Formats: sequence, structure tokens, C-alpha cells
Amino acid sequence: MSITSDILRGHTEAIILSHLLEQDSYGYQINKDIMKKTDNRYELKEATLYSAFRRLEQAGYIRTYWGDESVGARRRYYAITGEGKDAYVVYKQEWQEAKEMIDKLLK
Amino acid sequence: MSITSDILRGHTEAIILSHLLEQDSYGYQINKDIMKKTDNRYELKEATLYSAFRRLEQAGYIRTYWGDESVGARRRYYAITGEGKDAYVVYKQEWQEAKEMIDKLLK
DNA sequence: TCAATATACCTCATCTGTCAAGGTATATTT
DNA sequence: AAATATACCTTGACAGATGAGGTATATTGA
Repeated sequence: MSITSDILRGHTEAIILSHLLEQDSYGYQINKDIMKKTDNRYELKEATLYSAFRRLEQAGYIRTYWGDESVGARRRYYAITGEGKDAYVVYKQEWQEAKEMIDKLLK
Repeated sequence: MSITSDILRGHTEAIILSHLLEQDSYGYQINKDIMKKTDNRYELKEATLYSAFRRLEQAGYIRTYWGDESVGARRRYYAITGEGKDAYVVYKQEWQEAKEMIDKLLK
């Protein structure tokens, strides 16, 4: 069990939504941003990222569109929806509660 | 995804070790303690609990012995080992780091 | 020039912790 | 006598994470 796996499990979706609240973005960029924000301590694995995108899209929390890059590799952008914003509020609330509980249990 | 599953996933072992640091205990009691400490918001499911016991014992973090109850159902007690205490320190450190990281990512 | 690296997407099979559902046995309460 | 509480346990299924693999374009350094 490493810090990049089970301890963070279940937060992937919230982390992605949080990024999309700031601005639309695409997979590769989101991954880089997360690494940067955590000083390379947390790298979302690609497979994890894309499976989370699928779930979020399925749930209606994000929508997707192709970027219009004339050069370079194509980019699939993701945008958070209204429902996604609502879901994020819930995710964050759950995180606050979970944090309190675990802190209480790990005395 | 509920607050009793993935968000807490990966913390089960640390939570158990934390309890055993206070005193030796047995499955049923540990479960009750956790519910009490969290105002019934977090119930460790029995199957989860026992599979965690197996992992912890396998890792040498806990040892087990039968209680000497003359009445009532038998109790299998668990005690934390020296290795378990060391492991707990690591678990807790990881939790502190993970907490910081997630807080940073869920702005 | 061409091999390596970076950018950018994706899928599939496997692993692991959680948990629903099931089981056993004893003691107490209604 | 039935229900509830105490106390243990196993099995199979599920879901999120991930290793390993794939595709394609652009840039950089030797």
C-alpha cells in the first residue's frame, strides 16, 4: 500500500472536478497539474485518470469536446457541468467529515 | 461510493492498530468502539474487519490469543506487536501527508 | 539524421480492500 | 419460545486503481 493508492482511493473524482472548477482542461494537463501541486508526491496513473473520466461523464458531472489544435497531438477537453458542481460540494463535504473521523480514530 | 467505503479504504489497518495501542481487544469490541467514537457514522463491516486482522497478523503487526471467558461467547483477543507499533507510526505519517495533499487538491 | 523524449490519447486484464450474504454458538431479555 | 445481543467466521462478488500495452505527432539533442 503506497501513498498513491489506497489512501487516496476514492478521491480521484473529486480531485478532477476540483481542477475543472478552475478551468476546462485535458487529461495530460490535469495529470501534470496534480504532480506539480503535490511536488511530485502524487501521480495519478493514466489508467486511473481515464477510468475516472468515464465514470464522471457517465454520471453527467463532466462533458467533453475536442480541442481545435492545428499542430501537435489532439486534446480532449473536459468541462464540469452544473451537476458536477453540485457533486463536488458533496464530495468536499464528505472529505471534511471523513478527515475528522479518521483524525479522531488515529489518536 | 459511501462514506463507509472508499473514502476510508486503506485506513482500516491503521484504525485497528490505533485501538490496540490503547489496550488489547477483540473484534466485536473494536467494532463497537469505532461506532461509538464516530457517533455511529462509521461502521466497520465485520468481513472488512476480519480480513484486516488476517493481513495484520500475516504482516506480524498483531498477535492473537483466546480470552479465558468462563461464560458467554469466546473472544479472540488481538495485541499489537513491536513491529505493529512501528508500522502505526508510518501509517500515521502517511495519513498526515495524504491529508495535506488532498486538502491542497480540493480547493 | 535519427533516436530519444515529450506530448497526447486510449484499452484490457489483474489486483486488492470492501462488503453483502451466509454460517455457528452462547447468553439474556421479552 | 422467540427475539435480541454477544461473539466468532468464510465465501463470492464488486469496484476503483494500476501495470502493461497500444497509437500518433512534435521537438530536441547527439
